[in-house]
Amino acid sequence: MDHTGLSEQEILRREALVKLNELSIDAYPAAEYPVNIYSTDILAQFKDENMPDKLKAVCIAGRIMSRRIMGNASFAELQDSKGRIQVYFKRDDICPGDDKTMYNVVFKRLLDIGDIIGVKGYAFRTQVGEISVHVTEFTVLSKSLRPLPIVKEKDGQVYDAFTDPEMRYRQRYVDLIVNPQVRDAFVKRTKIINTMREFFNNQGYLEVETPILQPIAGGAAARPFITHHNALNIPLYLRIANELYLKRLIVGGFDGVYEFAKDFRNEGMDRTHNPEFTVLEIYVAYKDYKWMMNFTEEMVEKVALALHNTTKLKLGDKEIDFKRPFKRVTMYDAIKKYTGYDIGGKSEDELRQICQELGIETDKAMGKGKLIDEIFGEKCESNFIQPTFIIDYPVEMSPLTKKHREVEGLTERFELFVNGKELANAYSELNDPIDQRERFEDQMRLSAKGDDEAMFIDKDFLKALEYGMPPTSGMGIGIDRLTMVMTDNVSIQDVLFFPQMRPEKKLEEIDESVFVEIGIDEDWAKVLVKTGIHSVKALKEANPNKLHQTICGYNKKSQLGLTNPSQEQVKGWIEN
RNA sequence: GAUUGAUUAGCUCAGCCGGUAGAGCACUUGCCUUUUAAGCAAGGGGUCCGGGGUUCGAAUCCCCGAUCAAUCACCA
Repeated sequence: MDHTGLSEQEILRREALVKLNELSIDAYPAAEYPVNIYSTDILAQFKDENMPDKLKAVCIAGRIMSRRIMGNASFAELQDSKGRIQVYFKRDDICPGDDKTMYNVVFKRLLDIGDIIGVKGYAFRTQVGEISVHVTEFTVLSKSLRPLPIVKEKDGQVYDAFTDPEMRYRQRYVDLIVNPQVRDAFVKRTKIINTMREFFNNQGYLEVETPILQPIAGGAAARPFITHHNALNIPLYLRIANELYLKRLIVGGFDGVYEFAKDFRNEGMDRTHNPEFTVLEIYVAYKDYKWMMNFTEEMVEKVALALHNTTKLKLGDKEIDFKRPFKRVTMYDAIKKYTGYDIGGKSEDELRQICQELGIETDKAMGKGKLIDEIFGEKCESNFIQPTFIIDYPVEMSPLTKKHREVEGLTERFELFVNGKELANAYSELNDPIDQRERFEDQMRLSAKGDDEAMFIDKDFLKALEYGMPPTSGMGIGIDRLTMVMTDNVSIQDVLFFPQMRPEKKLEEIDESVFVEIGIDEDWAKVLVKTGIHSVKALKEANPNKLHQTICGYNKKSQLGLTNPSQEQVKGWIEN
């Protein structure tokens, strides 16, 4: 077996695997293992008297997370999908006959932390009081060849925690094995989605799927990923939103549709942005944005209750209360409150002037809507810690939104802010095809002015509206952001199993055999590799005297006890 | 993209003014029949991120690069 590049511990584990095979033990057996209970169920159902029959013959399987070996008795912790339980191995119970191999050799010498085993036995309480499983029989189910990080814990204090973010994200499986709070956040994420789905289904709304590959990336303003379809020889975009497709379905006669959608945006990555992210969008016919506000706060409250059994939850050093009803503040009132300016009816130039007075940078490409958005974003947004609906956005910022029924220049739109961040966005959907066409044309003009976020025109969507879409309200909510809020995580990477990472730098394959092939003694070939000569080419380019010094120095420093080659020999390697 | 910081054993980290690379856990060997961050004793394990430079001598100082993190910029 070639052990090049493996650490001592990895080599030992591979050797243990070979020895298991020699004992005719399959370290990767095919057969079903008849698990009949989870660790957590044993802990929950255990009774010191009148032990339930179920616990008198348990069969569990999981990963060995720690071992304490004391001669003929040992304790280990077994971790299954629900939690951990201590298991007790006693030599003469594992090996009732004369052959003590299963305990002395297999358990004590050939198993390691990280191996997956199955055990059969009965529940009991140790002298120290810990509920445990007394093992009568164990089976190797999977040998682990890499050592796990060892995380220890006592009285809630965690020692040697596995925390390096890069390793946690690149090797999420290790993170999940070793950090229970990580697993918990992901279980909560799924529970959030399930709660929402159930809420929607109970109202009779239809879960649908719409295209991810779109000929026009519409429904939002963002840079898309672009790809190419060979058979049709056309460019296709990964969707940045699914809004326009869901509305087509409302045109088609469904009166409530929703989709948990992966969207893709070819933009920066940071603590709150990942190039692919999940959004829930829902559209309901014959409703307006006021109805949608009630619907949204009911949904969010349900999610909080489903996860925490309370509407109050901790977020960093703050407490957020998701109890209905949430506050409703118009965008103009928010700006008035936090800046003192009343921007109602102000012209573009006047707004630019206000921005200047507030110290907000502007540029010529910004229209009225964008300027107001900047003021709100700079001065107001971060103040809304408790769940708050900001309502009635300027028309320029909202090209897909119906005009306000009362106030000129506004639209029927709200965004939900929690902890100073936008969580959800909703409208009374614009269903007037002529107005919609004009709004798209306004976007084109913004685009011509240099606004690279302006939307494209989707002619087929306009065609759909021309057939008639009922009055409809739609809402989108970022599932990743919602999960961050609900699980008290500040980073999107902590709520995505596999966040986007830069590709890992590939290490050169290191192998001394290339040097052995050109006639160098194997021991010295290894030294060459160790001292940074990774190819024959690198060797040929080396300075003979310097190389001689380097390898002799390494021999001495590492106390290898090799006989140093002469300078002539080293020169020979380089020149031969 | 900018600034700052980080990168040392399988993991968590120390290493001061440049002078033979350290600790705890993990691992190996021995002792131990209800332990629990098990314990006791002994031992093995390092491309100090990579590349250059200064120096008699670099983990340490300087330069370049890679990666990660924080902050900012960008991002409905």
